[in-house]
Amino acid sequence: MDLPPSTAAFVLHFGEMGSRWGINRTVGQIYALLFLSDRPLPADEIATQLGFSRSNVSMGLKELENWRLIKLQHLPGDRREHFTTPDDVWAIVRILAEERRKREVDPTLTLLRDTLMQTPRGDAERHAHQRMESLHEVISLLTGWMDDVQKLPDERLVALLKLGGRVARVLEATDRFHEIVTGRDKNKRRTPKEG
Amino acid sequence: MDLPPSTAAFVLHFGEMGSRWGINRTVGQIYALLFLSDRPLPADEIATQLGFSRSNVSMGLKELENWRLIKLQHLPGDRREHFTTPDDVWAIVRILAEERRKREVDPTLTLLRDTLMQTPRGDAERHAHQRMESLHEVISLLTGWMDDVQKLPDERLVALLKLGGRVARVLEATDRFHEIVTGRDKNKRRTPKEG
DNA sequence: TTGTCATTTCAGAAATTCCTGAACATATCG
DNA sequence: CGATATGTTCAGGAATTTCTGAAATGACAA
Repeated sequence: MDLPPSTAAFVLHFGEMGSRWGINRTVGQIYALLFLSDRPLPADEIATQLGFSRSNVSMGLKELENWRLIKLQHLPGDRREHFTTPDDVWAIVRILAEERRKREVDPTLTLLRDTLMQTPRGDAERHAHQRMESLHEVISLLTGWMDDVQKLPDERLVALLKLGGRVARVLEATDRFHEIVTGRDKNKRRTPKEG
Repeated sequence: MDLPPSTAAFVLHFGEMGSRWGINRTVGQIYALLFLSDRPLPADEIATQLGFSRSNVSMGLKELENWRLIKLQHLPGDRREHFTTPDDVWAIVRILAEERRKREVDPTLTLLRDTLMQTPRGDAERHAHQRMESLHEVISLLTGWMDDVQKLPDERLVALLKLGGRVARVLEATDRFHEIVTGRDKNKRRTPKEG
């Protein structure tokens, strides 16, 4: 690697990180290199820079294509395919979230739903059934939230994240406001006064 | 495995899912089994149920302990250690988030920060530097949000998630309200998106 | 102390994943 | 049409990870 030291460090780090996830070292390094590059890179150049075989790079790029994480483009006067990552980091994050969800979460939800259709027999099964119900509920909530925020434009998403836990305060305030205006507390079903 | 079929299916599924993450099949299956069990299980019983060697289970449990995902307890009249998962699924989710963050995100942020201290030389390095800046910003935002919502009690967290993208509407309303009251637009500071 | 049961460690076997080179496929140019 | 450049596939070797059995360690009761 005759890359600048900081680039090399980043590439190596991402290789390691990649191997902690499902993705392997090679693929992680390829992506890191593309991410930092100031121009689209052809496969053979990636192979040279990272010291991988050409075929390995080919397979890595294919995997990244399956993940929709890279863009392919042709440069004028060059027959080779060149690869880039999306310019916008948020775009990458969104794609990652979608793909991981598709591969990991959805199959789990399907399994849980299928199982929860059946009636449990005996104490042990009944308990397992309840556990799966709680798990299903939590996962549904999380993915539902994901779906929702995925629809927001970047700016709003960023605003929302910046607000962080303070949203809870806004919620409280909104609730109180609502309460004042309508004369009832929408978070309590029936207050003794109303009974 | 003489487990009920639905339990067996869940256990196998989690084994597969585990191996997509950094965690391995064995550890995933052990956790799934403990999660569904209606009572604390000792290591040898786990080994029998899943058909693993006793030593493998020992290593798996140790890994789960490092992740703080299981609790150890002693039952009266039994010398063996018994293991359970937290009762509350949200507790599990919180721990998972913390540990993944500690292992994957924090080291990345450190690397990025260290690199961003240095001054880039030449076009390529300057571009790489900018890319790392954007990445750092996105990751900081996401983890900052995580920190914030981790502080919320379960109830509020659930409420917030249920609200999902509709929070954006509340934000809009709050902004307009604020604008009207103070006569200025509080979002008109510098935006991070200039590169 | 000794004996028994429970747990951990670890060298190396087994399984899996990764990576390469060679062969093949495909395209474009002269 | 070759000749050359580019891209893919895949068998099998290399590297890594996982798993086991045997031995060591620890814990406790008698």
